[in-house]
Amino acid sequence: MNTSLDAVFSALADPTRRAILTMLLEDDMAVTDVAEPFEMSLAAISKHLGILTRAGLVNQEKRGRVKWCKLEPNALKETSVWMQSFGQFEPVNLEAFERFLENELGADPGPHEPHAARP
Amino acid sequence: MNTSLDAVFSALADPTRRAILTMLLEDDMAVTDVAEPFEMSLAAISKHLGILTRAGLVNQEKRGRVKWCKLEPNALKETSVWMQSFGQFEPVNLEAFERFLENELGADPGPHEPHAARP
DNA sequence: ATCTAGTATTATGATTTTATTATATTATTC
DNA sequence: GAATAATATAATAAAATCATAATACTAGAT
Repeated sequence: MNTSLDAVFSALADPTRRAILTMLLEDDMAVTDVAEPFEMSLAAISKHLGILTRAGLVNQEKRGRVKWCKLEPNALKETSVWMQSFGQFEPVNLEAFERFLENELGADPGPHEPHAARP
Repeated sequence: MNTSLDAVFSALADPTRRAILTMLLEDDMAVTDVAEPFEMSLAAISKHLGILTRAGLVNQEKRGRVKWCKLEPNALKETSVWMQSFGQFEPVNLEAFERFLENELGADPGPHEPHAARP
């Protein structure tokens, strides 16, 4: 309940974690499935999910031996209140957001564009 | 111009930096004046301001020997677009924000409540 | 009961962040 | 021009973060 700004903002500060949130935007997923598209180890992804969960951004529910991860959409409300104080934002149009997501997915170590290893 | 989400979110993840932004919400300030209410060294605050500036959240303009810091309200626009995708936020009412600010100022190592040194 | 899939935890190491003190730079003031 | 005010930078140290590999735990399958 007590979404601390510290926790939320630092959770959002990592591109891998933002990519995870973007994936969860489409559908709920098991930990293994979240990890699959990334180059990182599963352990790393599990920890990222822990951070997102502790920040209140994600909800994890264990069913059988698989843990389902889903977005907690209300979590960003409080944070959004804080942010809006620093500017007069017009209501957001979805088109701008779509363009933005494409950008984000291209730049991140995200699911759809596994980047080549560097020398 | 290129406000990177990484930079913006990690800038916002620090309570000292959020307190600085809150101070600048009231008025533009010189670096020394920003530092004054904090327990931290001026050098530390100078670096925090550098981080906020590199994230595009603050604008620093040198006039004479004093560097004036002011908010860059547009900087959070892009970030806000990203955030709004994860929830349906009603338009924010200022009352909620005021309550929130009080809370934030009480909890932070902020200007109005210098905390006692611990043993 | 044993094997395996799904996930978490521990130990470890590299990198980054945050703060401090000391020093340097630049612009005023006397 | 010397002293001082406003700020930045460098060197350094402690703490936090991020990733890995290895191990452990738990639930389902055989």
